[in-house]
Amino acid sequence: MTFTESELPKQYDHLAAQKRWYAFWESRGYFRSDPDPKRRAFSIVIPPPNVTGALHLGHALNNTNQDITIRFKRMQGFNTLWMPGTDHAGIATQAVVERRILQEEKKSRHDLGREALVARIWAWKEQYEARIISQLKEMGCSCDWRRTRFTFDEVCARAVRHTFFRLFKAGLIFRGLRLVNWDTFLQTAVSDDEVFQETVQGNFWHIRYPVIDRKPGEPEHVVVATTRPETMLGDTAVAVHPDPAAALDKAEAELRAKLAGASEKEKQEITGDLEAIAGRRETHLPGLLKLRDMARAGRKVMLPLLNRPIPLVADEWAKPELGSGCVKITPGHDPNDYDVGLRQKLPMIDILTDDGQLNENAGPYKGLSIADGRNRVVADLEKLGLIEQVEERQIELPMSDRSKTPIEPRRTLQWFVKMESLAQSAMDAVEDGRVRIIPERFRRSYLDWLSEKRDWPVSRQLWWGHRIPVWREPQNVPPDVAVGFIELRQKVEELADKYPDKVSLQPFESFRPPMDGEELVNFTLSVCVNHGAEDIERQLAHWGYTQDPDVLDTWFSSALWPHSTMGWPDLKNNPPLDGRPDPAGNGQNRVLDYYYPTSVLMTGRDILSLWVARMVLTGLFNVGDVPFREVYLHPKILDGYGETMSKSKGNGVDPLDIIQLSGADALRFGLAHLTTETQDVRVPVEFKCPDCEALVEQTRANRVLARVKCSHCGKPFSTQWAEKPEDTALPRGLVVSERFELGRNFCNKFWNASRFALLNLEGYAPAPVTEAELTVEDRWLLSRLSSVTAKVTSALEKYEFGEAARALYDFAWDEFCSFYVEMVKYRLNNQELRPAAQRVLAHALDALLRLLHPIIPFVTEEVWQLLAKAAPARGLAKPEPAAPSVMIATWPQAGASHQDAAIEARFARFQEVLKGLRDVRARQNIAPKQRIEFVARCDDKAAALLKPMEPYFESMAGAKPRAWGQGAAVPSPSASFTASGIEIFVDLAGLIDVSAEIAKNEKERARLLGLISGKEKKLSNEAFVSKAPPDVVQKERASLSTLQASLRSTEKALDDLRKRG
RNA sequence: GGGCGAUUAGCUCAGUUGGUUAGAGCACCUCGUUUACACCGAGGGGGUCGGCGGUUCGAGUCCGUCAUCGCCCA
Repeated sequence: MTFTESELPKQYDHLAAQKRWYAFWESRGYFRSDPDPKRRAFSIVIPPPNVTGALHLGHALNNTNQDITIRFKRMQGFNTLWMPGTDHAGIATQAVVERRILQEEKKSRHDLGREALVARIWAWKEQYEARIISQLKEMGCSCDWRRTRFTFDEVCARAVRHTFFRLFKAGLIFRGLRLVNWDTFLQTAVSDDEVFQETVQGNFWHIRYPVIDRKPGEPEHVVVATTRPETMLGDTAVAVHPDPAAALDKAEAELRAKLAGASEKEKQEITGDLEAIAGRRETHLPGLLKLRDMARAGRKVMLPLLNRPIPLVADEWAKPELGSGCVKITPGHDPNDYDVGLRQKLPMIDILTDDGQLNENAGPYKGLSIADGRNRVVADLEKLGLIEQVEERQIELPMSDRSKTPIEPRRTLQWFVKMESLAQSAMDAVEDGRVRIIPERFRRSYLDWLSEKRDWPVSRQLWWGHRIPVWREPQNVPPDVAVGFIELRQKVEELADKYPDKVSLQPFESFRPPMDGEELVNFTLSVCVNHGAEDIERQLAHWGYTQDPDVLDTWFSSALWPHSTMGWPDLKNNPPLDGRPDPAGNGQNRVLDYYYPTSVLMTGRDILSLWVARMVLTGLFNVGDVPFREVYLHPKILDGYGETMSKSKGNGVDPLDIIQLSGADALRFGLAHLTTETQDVRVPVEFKCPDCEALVEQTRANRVLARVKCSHCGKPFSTQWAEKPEDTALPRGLVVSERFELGRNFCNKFWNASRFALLNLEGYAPAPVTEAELTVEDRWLLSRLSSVTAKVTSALEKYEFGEAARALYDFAWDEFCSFYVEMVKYRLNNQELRPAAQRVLAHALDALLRLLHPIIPFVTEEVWQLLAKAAPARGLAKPEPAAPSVMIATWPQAGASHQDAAIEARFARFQEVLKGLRDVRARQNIAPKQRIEFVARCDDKAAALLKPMEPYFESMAGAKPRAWGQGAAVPSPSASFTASGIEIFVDLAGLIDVSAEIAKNEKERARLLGLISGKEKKLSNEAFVSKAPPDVVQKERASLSTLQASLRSTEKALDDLRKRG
């Protein structure tokens, strides 16, 4: 069949094509993958996006790279599985929903209750999961949607329960009191990575603590300083350095060492510090020595306001070079003081309630907020004359990323996973190469982080998450249970003996972490129950056992993702498909067997430790093998200010905006093009005003707004944050970025080249193309195609997406479109040559479609389907029917037989001469329709090579060759140039702009002289000639002589022109 | 404080193991709607490759150092 121009639009209609072909792929089941031992597997699990919110460009990059890889491997013949799903993102999602409910309904989670809140979060999850999946589909992601998992669904929940049980039974779970980052708004511990530091203006209060039973010569007070005076209510000591003189010596020595290598500017500052230390030896040292002795003697000071005697202790945390040299110790509310407290065996007092009020330990201040407590404490101290000084200074305040409220360090009971052996196993896997990290430099951060082997705090005081499956024994046996406390404990122990796979017991002491080797006397029995034992849970409840209210850190379930999604721990059945049992398992979990370990994990480097390392160690612990063979870490997308895109900052760009305006292919091509090895990528964006189409800059201020006023026409438009009816009623201002124009233009260019081919395949008949039928341009194109195929294949194997995109862009645009298509027009217009030209053109387009498909799947499918109508069977040596979809076509082979360096060199000469001719036309301002004639002076060999290209000089440069060879008569006047030793003279009789030619030749002469003198200097350098490799020297000599020849031609041309002028 | 990375044209970025005259897209200037494409074509201008020092016959590329920025970990 053939096409007419009106059937094929000049602009590629991306929205129609996307809809059509995604549905087509899905209906054909091309995304699905099932175990097949006869084929090689290639599998990827998606880094599950948080259901907190919609995807932004960072996710688009991550998923585009995965889809490119999956599509590439699928075409290479692998049985490819891309496992999709989302993450419940415990604290992040709960925080968002809670904040929303507070804003809209003025209710707290406690007003709603646990069940109601969780139900609300589920509703949120349903909404955003659907949105996320639809975003992925719009981008063209070829996931096996039947297998979509959620970290909080039944399949994953079972894996979580089972893992916790196994860890518990192995003694790798413990519970202990630790200092944590307490979020008083969300009332939970948050992890270090959920805390950011904010610099704020604050005060530094210097407070006097009276010395008890002061003896002659002793100070009346000890002065301590703090930015948080209310924490004094929890003070349990004041520390002084055990050897203040030595500490000063050390500080001084460090400063002197620094001074030696310091710049002038720094020197002044350091000298000042040194003088200060010298002064302190006079002013502070005697007093500190005295206090040190008092500390050793067990003396105490009186904590004001509460009138509690607290000890002076000697501890190195006190810095004699700073402040008074003494420091108050609040082990319950400061990380450093906590360490001092452990060292000095100090009591640890918690003065806060869960929601950030002062508790009964604060005595008369009980019930006050932290801020009110601070004011009252300061006022009361002032009344007592105990404030020595108040300094204003900038302080670093830890803030919760989730609630944006200040973090209070606080000692609470938390669950932990012991990391020693688990971390080691994950280190080994990378060190011995079972897991390869790409780029390799990230190995080190992975290994460094794991080598600390810090225990993993896994509990969170939240409601949205996997509940910790541990039941704690009651203080008293419930009245309706007819046994005593001891008997009850025995019954539980019997239960554990009877069901070792369901029940595991650990004695935990509730108030502090057990010391090594310590025998627990007063312990509370904790019972861990595996999944699928609801009857046992009921029994425990009947006995008065209560389940721990905490939930697990969201990373605990994410850590299991590569095996939980495949149905582990069920080794007897395949995981369900579309929520229904998959009968194909046949008594065995073939999915896990076949696809695990997965082939590669693609993610961002920021979660290398939080997520990647933990997946490795849980995979080894649960399944006995690593979760993936390779980890590819891609760059991050930054906004125009260099900030990472994030949901919380509001600078995330919805990929659907880009898709709407430019298409999914443009988005994908743009992102692939940006994906280079080393750099993060800036994507400055603008709003496009829906009324006047003006571009409105996106700023830090307006990027979080629900409505923005156009800076051009003044009319308001809505943004992705619009939710209120009055905002959503406004037209939506899409976010656009120049960065994606490259991809949009490329897709359109490619569409039009395809359009040209389709319009010119009328009468196409498949048949083998003989060697003799191949023209210079055919052989050149096939040679280039072969090289590009090799390059793209190798780039994609190495996850070099930018490299692959660039190679294809250059080939498709500069070689296929700009040269091949232009040249093939000549033969398409010649009845005799047309059939072979059509066959080569169809073949080349076919190969290009395949190579481009992983990156731009929609436009390639659109063209593939059209091409199937015009040329259903294609191929050079042996035409064959095309695959029903490019998605399942085979990946092109880089046929070495087509690679032909000689033909490429010959073609390069043609291109050079053509460019020179076009240059003359432009310089002489020759009208497009006016032909020019030229003479080429060159040896016979060059003449023989270029003569067959005559029609192309005519069609592509409007230039007609008059003669080729050494003896060709040179026209005068002429515009001349030299191209690879060939001298070209364009006859300019009657139309010459002599001054333009003189200027051009003078410029050329100066350029050549510069180059020549450089080369001469290089070649006259004895060291270069003797030490550089001979081939380099030879190349330089050849280059010099070419340049000299060009100079001679240029000078001669100048002479002639001057004579005429 | 420790680690990693970046600094190349006005902007956003390439530049494989050191080797001819450092590239691309966008923006800019000139010309042009010739039946694939103005989301286009032809031509052009624009860079002492962050500074300094070193290794080398030769450095954008390797080493040291300083400056600025970013990320990770304390």
